[in-house]
Amino acid sequence: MRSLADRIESYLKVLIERSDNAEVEIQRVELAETFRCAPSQITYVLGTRFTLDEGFVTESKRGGRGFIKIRKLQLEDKTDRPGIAQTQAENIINELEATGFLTSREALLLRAIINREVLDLPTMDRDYIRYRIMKTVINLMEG
Amino acid sequence: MRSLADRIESYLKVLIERSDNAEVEIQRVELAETFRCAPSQITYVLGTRFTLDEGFVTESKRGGRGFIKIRKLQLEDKTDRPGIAQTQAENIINELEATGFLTSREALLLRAIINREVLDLPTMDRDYIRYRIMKTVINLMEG
DNA sequence: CAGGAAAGGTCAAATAAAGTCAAAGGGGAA
DNA sequence: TTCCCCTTTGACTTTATTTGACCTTTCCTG
Repeated sequence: MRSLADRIESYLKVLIERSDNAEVEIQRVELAETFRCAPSQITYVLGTRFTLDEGFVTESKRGGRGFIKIRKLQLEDKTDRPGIAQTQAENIINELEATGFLTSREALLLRAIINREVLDLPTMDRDYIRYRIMKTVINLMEG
Repeated sequence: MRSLADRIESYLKVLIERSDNAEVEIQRVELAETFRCAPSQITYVLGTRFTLDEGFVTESKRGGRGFIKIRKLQLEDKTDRPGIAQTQAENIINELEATGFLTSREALLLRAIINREVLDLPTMDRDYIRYRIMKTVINLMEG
């Protein structure tokens, strides 16, 4: 059985889905009454399910005519993304291995991961994800 | 003589077989009561019989209204590709690290790579690629 | 302007699950 | 029989949910 928090979450997501501006505005007490729960339950749902990490931004105001507004962030447009081909990535890995930043086992692991068979996506997306992975690896080496 | 673990295993597999989406959701305590055993026995069965290696992915939530969901991966079906959420992948990596298959540095590297920020794709694709990566890693460990 | 009413916010306690881990138990192969 | 590996258990840990008492902010009215 789904929890109350789960049900409130879906309810709100449906409202956002149906809206034409990807946002919804509610009254905390009202929603709490609808679901027969404590108002702080709504706050809890917001804090656990509608975080920035999940792609949501919330805004609220206390006092008379107070409200809670939840907005779903639209994914940024990815028309002009960076990318790395498999061979390029392999070169980078070889370099990192040669300079001792990666052990041979780590290099082996990475070469396997950035393979085009593994990153089974359309070429554009594949190169983009490969770029993201390599960027992450390099960042780790530096940090 | 079939062991308790064996019987729990078949029971779950029958449930999965009968379901139309190749998955089953249970409550650990409930199932333990059905079989009159310790709840951790269920965890044991999951850990030994429903591994990624066997083609299963499990997902769970603690706390109120917690659950355990077991899904059988269908590798051939394109419309319903297998996927692994970040938390699940992290669990696998932790496991591989704990059992000495991965060094802590390798685990660190992998955890960074399978992060949702890095695999910047729609959730479906992201989970799919994460699955492909984890599959590759596990194959490497076995080979 | 003061004060009350009408919001939402915070936090910790109570409760409900699942996870971990080490130790004990048991059964089959050598 | 003995040993090893797989099972089984239970005490302890971690995480998630739900509620309620109390706090803060904002608006409105006299």
